[in-house]
Amino acid sequence: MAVSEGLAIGALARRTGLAVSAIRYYEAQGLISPWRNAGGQRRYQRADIRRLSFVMIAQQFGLTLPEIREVLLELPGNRTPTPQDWKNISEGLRTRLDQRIDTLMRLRDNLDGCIGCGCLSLPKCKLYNPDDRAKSHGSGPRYLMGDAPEA
Amino acid sequence: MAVSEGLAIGALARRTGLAVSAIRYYEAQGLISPWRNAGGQRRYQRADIRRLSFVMIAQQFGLTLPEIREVLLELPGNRTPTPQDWKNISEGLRTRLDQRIDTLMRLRDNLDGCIGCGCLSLPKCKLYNPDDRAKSHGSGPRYLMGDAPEA
DNA sequence: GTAATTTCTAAACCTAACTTTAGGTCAAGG
DNA sequence: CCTTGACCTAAAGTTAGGTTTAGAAATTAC
Repeated sequence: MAVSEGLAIGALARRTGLAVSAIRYYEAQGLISPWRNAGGQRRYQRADIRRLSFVMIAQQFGLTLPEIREVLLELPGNRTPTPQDWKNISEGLRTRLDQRIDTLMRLRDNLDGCIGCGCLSLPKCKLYNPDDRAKSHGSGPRYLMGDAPEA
Repeated sequence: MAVSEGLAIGALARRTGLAVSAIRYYEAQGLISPWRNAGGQRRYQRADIRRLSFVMIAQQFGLTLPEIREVLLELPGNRTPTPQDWKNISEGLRTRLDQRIDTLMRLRDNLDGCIGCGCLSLPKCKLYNPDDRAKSHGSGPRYLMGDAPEA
């Protein structure tokens, strides 16, 4: 029961507030990589608490799991991330968040214009932008402009 | 080919940029109610172009289809909506949009605080807020957060 | 040395918002 | 009249982000 044996998945779940199933799912998505003990059970470092916290925060900002995976690649792979490492990738998040806010504010301005003209339906209305909408491909839910509801 | 016969679904699809299958889906969700011609095919009014445009705009703002259905109930059922009717419900949208922007800006401020302290993982960090996260996707009961001692 | 937890994997299920498919019917042009 | 294209319904498939289930193995607690 030495310290070096790491956290079991249930302990990590309690420390982060995530469900055990969610943590395993994140592993399948490449967001976290525990090692296995002799019995084949997952073992985590304490630094993984911070990693999962980052995942949860980034989700609140509307990032998808693949996007979060990309961001996490900026962390050093050869050592435990320092507070400065986390600070660096957090600044990347802040940039994305700023962009999202800008987008919404532009949308709001366009809506104001449309309230003024009462159109709401014509191709000339900036809110009705088929080019933006045409981008989505394939099936499945699409949140246009990368916006999940309830962000 | 009299004007009174209305638009076929394909014509409405071309006018709105939506897929035919999406329009039928919206009907199943109660967002639009065409009538049927003698052969059982759907026929739409020109006012329905505007209605679907509104749906698309509201989706960009992050409303779910049930939410949009609720909003559309504010339109008069007994007559074709006027530009003023549309203007009224658009103002409701603008309110929701303002709220979303506020939420994101608060989130950004919290992130700024966290960048300053470099924490990112502690229960005391405002970004790590299980209450906000409680409303996620998926089925079944959500894992409720227990105590996260120290960190 | 048991009993009770925890964990394991794989696969099925869930919601939202659609699309695709399959097998027919309707409508318009020549 | 016949063909082609648009339309119909119902059901299954898709994506994202997980949860649930089931049976088995590992750990922990007593």
